[in-house]
Amino acid sequence: MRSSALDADARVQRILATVDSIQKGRVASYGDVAREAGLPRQARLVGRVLGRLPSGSKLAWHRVVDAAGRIRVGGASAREQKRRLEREGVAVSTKNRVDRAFFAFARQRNLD
DNA sequence: TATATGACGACGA
DNA sequence: ATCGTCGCCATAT
Repeated sequence: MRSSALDADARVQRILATVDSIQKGRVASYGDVAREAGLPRQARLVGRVLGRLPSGSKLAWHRVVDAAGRIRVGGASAREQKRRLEREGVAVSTKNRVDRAFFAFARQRNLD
């Protein structure tokens, strides 16, 4: 038995389910996905999981960008992600950036 | 047990 | 707005 509340596989499942919950035409940051999955502070784990997805995966991995709305993947995958996003109506700047208006789990700012 | 790594995030210059 | 640094944390070696 694992001593942790959630074993590695359970965390992966939660992350996949959360990414799958992002509506078409919206995006979410790695940190947002982690938080929604009940795994706060584990944005990097989300990135690791998405980076190891099997080739034929049906998951909408392209809907995940960094906290600034920027595409964090390199090479051909970056163009692929941009293409997929634009295809569903998400505007991506020439600098591979998505506006906050497209964020699914929009963060409310504390007006203190 | 210790050190390195990374599809991240927050900040300051 | 951009870039460098440092903080975070599960994994890998």
